Amino acid sequence: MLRISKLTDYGIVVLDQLAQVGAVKLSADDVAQRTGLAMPTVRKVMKSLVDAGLVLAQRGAKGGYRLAKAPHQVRVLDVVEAFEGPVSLTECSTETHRCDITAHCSLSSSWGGINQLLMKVLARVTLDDVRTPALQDQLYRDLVPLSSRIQLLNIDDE
Amino acid sequence: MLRISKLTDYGIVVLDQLAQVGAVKLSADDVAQRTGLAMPTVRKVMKSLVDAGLVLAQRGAKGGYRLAKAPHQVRVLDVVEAFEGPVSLTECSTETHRCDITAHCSLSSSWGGINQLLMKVLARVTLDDVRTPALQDQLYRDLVPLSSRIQLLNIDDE
DNA sequence: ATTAAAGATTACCACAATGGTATGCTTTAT
DNA sequence: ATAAAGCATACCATTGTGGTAATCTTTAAT
Ligand code: SF4
Ligand code: SF4
Repeated sequence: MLRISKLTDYGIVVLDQLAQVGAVKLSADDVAQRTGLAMPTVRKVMKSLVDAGLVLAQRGAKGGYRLAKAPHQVRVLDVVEAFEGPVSLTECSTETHRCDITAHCSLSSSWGGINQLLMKVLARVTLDDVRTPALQDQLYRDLVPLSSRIQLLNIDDE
Repeated sequence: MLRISKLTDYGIVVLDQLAQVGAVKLSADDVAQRTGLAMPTVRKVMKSLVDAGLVLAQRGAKGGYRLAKAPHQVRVLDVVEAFEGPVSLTECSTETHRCDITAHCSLSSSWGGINQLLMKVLARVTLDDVRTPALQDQLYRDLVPLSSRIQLLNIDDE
């Protein structure tokens, strides 16, 4: 399938909701209502988002959550990494470049490149892009300036 | 993690080996030797590759496997789909656009676009690109002509 | 025709990751 | 003081993955 985890998906959904209300804070309960997710699940999602620095939490009565950055600054890559850790397509494309058959395999270095490529693409897509379908069509043709804009994003590779 | 399955990875490794020997046929046993994989695992891998039309099998004595296409014609996307089925980042980005909370979520259409984007990237990368690290560096800068070349690839979206 | 080398098919099982749930603790506005 | 909220931990069922085994079918060589 090559699928992102459900929690990652939920993470984006929640961020979308937070983006909708702008500066207004949403309680975990609000989020649950708006998304149709169960409370315990919402808690789990919020924790990951807070840990990753994508949303800010205010505790106590009248507390709640709000976005930590503007929607166009939230990269899909960040969300994925928040829930699933560093992107690594293969076992060897992580820090420790090893797997069971590394000895017989000469491709480990190659995957590194493809891994980077994928990360650059995911870094290019922001919460804004996900939220407004209008930007979707753009994205295809927008692949042309991708290479130049990507330099500016300065991916932190691990 | 966002990881391809081990079997997919093994699939690429096997294809790499087949590419190395060119027109010569390799038996399942040969493949096992060269890759360090166990025979039963090799069988499973070969079956998927044959079913997907990526390698040709000749049965009986003196039989074996060989590539069905030239290395530069084998797209990584094909291999991934051979082992994991259609790429669908989220539950809703498949044919039946539904998930548990689809009712409360307005992002299903958006993911479709990102899904396409990812598929286009994976379709751009061929077995040749994976095999020769020299082409790796190219790939980054090569993102510029990507948009034009991608039109030619004519992705079959399901 | 026989034989043996090879691939094809089917079924099974152990393990790990996912994701969903429950319980109790801590902070803070009122 | 109190209640509203977020925080932390632990648990468990389900699923997908990946590894293994045993058996059947095809075909070149003799
Ligand atoms: S070393 Fe080869 S087989 Fe092992 S994870 Fe990397 S690419 Fe896959
Ligand atoms: S409908 Fe929304 S929540 Fe459901 S899979 Fe699609 S994006 Fe995710």
